[in-house]
Amino acid sequence: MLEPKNMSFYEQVYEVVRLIPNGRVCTYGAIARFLGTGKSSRLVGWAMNNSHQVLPSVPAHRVVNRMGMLSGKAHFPPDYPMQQLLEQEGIQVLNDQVIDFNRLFWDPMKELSIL
DNA sequence: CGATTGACGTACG
DNA sequence: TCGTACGCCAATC
Repeated sequence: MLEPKNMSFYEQVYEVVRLIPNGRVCTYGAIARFLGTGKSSRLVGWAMNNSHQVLPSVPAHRVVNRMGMLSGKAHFPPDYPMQQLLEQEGIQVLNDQVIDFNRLFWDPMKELSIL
């Protein structure tokens, strides 16, 4: 599990998503490109869909599309909507759109490539 | 087992 | 600048 060789694409997605700092957001494409396959951004969405049963909990609410829109908010539990989870972290959301998305954007390539 | 879809992104007209 | 087409991989029908 700790070996990337044994990790599936979406398992690696979970790891990256867990690394997203509190109050920050990331995109499907950025995660996909960080894992090497920039065109597999849809798989990131599929990974998030399955992340409901994955432990530890994956902060999927911090993952939005390239435009900063909460494209997957409909897939979140009604009790804790995606927007509410983001607002709890101090992220302002208006019309399913993250305010100052460019400033809050956490790029795994940029942040983790340095390591 | 083959066809379609999906929480996306890029390329092209 | 806006709208449409394609790719990517897994899951579902």
